[in-house]
Amino acid sequence: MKMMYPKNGKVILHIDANAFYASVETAHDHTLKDKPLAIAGNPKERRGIVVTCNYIARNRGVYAPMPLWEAKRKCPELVVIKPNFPLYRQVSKNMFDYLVTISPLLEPASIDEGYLDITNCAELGSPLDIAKSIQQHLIQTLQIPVSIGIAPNKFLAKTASDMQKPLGITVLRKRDVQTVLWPKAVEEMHGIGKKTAEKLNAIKIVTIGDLAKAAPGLLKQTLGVKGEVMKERAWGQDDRQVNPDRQSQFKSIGNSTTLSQNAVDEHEVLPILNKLSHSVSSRMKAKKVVSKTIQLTIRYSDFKTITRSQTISKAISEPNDLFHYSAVLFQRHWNGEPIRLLGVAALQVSHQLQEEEQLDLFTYGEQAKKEPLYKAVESLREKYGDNIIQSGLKKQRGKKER
DNA sequence: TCTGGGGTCCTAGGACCC
DNA sequence: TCTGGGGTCCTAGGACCC
Repeated sequence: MKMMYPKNGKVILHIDANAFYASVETAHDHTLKDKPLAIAGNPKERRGIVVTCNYIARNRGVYAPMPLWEAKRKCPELVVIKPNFPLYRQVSKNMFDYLVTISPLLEPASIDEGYLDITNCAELGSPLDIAKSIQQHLIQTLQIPVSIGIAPNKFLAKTASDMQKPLGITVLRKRDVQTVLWPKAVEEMHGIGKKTAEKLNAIKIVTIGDLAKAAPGLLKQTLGVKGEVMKERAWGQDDRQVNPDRQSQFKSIGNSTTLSQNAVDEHEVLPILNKLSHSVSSRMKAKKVVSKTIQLTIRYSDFKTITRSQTISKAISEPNDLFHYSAVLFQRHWNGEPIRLLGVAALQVSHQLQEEEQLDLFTYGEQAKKEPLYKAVESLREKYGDNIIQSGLKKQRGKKER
C-alpha cells in the first residue's frame, strides 16, 4: 500500500538510532559485531551501570540501566566498554547533518533521535520511500541502524518508531489509535512513567483507552495540567511543532560524579567540586554562555538527593568562580552524612555579549566583594589556604589506590 | 554488590513590588 | 480595628526521558 501525502495536516518522521552507543562502537571495531556488548560507566569500578547494550546482550537478559555486576552475572562473556562521548557526539552530528539535507525542519531530541517534518518533501517521494532511503543511507555511511516512525504529529511518530526495533519503519495514523494504542498499558505512553502510572491505576485507569475515556475533572485533579495533555495524546492529538531551534535554546550545563567511595570529609569533597567546576566551565566556554545561578547537588549514601542553588548578580563562567560558589553552597548545606554523588551545574545559562564581557573584566573585583557569598569564600580560603585543592587531590587518590 | 550522568519541564511556596 | 490581588523572581523537589 502506498502512503500518500495528506491534503492538510503534516507528515512527521521520528528517527531513533537503535542501541546507539553500542552501534557506534561496533562501527569502529567490527570484531565486536558478534559479541554481547555493553557500554557501561566505569567498568572497573564497583558502581557502574549498563548505559546501553547491543541486541545480542539483550537476548541474554541484559538491559539498561542494570548494575554492571548483575549484567556480568547474567552474561559472563559480556564485553564491556567505557562510554566515549566525544565519539558519540561526532557520529550524532554526522547523522543530523545528513537528515537536515532532507528537510530543514529537523529537531534533534537527544543524541540519538530526532523529528523531521517532511510535509513539504513530496518531490523526494512518498514518506515511506523517504524513510527507507534514510535508513539505507545511515546504515551504509555510518553503520547506524535506525527505527523510523511516520505519523501526522510528534507523539504518534515517536510512538511508531518504538514499535519495531531494530531497523523498523512503522506508519501510525490517527485512525489506528483506537486499535493500536488503546489496548496498551498507560505506562507505555511516552511521558507516563512509573509514578504517574501508579496514580492512574489507583483511579482505575489501566490502559491508554481508559485514559482516553477518563472524566476530565478526575484526570485534572489527579495529574494537573499533565492529565489534560495526556488525554489528548491518548486520542492521538499533538499540535507541537517541529522546532529546529529548540536544541540551541538549552537551559543548563552540569557535571556530576558518583564517587568511587563515599566521602565523609570536606577535604575529599572540595577537590571534586573543583574538578567538576572546571569541566562545567570549559563546556560553558565552548558554548559561549554564562550563568547567574549555580546549583550544587549532593546525593547521600542512602540515595537521598538534595539540590541547593544560589542566584548572584553577575553572570559567571570562570572555573574558580563556579568552584567558590559550589564550595560555599556545600559548606552551608552538607548535613555531615556520607556522600555518594556530587554535582555542579550552571542554570539559566545565557549567551554573553561582548560589551558585558569587557565590563566584567573591569568591575569584577569590586562587584565580587558585594556578593553575599564573598565573605564565606574568603573564610574558606583562610581555613584551608590556597593549596587546599592540591592536598585534597592527593588524599582522594591515595584512598582510591587502597 | 542495588541504583550513571546528561538533561527538561512542572509545581508550589515565599519574597517582593505595585 | 482581620489583612486584596496580580505579577515576577527565586528556590527546592519531583517526574520523566535518553
